[in-house]
Amino acid sequence: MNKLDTNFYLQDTLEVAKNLLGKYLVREYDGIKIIGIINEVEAYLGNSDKSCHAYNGKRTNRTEMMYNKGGCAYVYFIYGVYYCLNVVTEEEDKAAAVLIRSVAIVNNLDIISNARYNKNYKNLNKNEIKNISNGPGKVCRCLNIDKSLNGKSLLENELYICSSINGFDEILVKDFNKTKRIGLGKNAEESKDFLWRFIY
DNA sequence: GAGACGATAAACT
DNA sequence: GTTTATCGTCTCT
Repeated sequence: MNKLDTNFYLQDTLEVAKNLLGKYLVREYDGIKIIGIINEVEAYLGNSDKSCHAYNGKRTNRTEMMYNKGGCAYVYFIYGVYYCLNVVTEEEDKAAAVLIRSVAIVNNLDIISNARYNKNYKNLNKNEIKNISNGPGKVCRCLNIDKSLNGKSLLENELYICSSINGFDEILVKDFNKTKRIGLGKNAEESKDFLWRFIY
């Protein structure tokens, strides 16, 4: 296993976002280890980005986590229904994070499909396979992520990210797409048009 | 395949 | 009282 270290998370947030593509997101709980390849992320920067929860140095109980030193998780609850997982980046007191929008689960598919659809993976229809973990709320449902992981260090062993892990080689990401971010409210204004969504 | 819309509660003002 | 970094289901083509 080749776990990403603190230096990785202290890089410029846009660099971290791009470099997270093709990495393995690993979640361990109850003796189960679930691995997913990160294939879609979005960057959020506190100082220049109106759609960031911590825009312009805004500090609240929720946003405080984004001011942490890079390398921990920021999990928030949204729309009364879903959790979203972010990776905190950059030095302490600089609010910035990368939202994990989508992963491709590569092991324990029956555990995931039972949790999501209450049936084994081989019984899923095409639509269910496509939709199993292709959104931020779904990633958290698949990986059993909730607010108890908010602030958790990604250098420990409940939730972490690797460039390679037993049986899964490092992935060289040669090319990726760049688009506008998804789902931003109207107060995001011009930051809506930033091309800070990266898809592998 | 694409657009509309309601669910639902924490965080914020 | 208002807002929300979403999702699944519904409708229509």
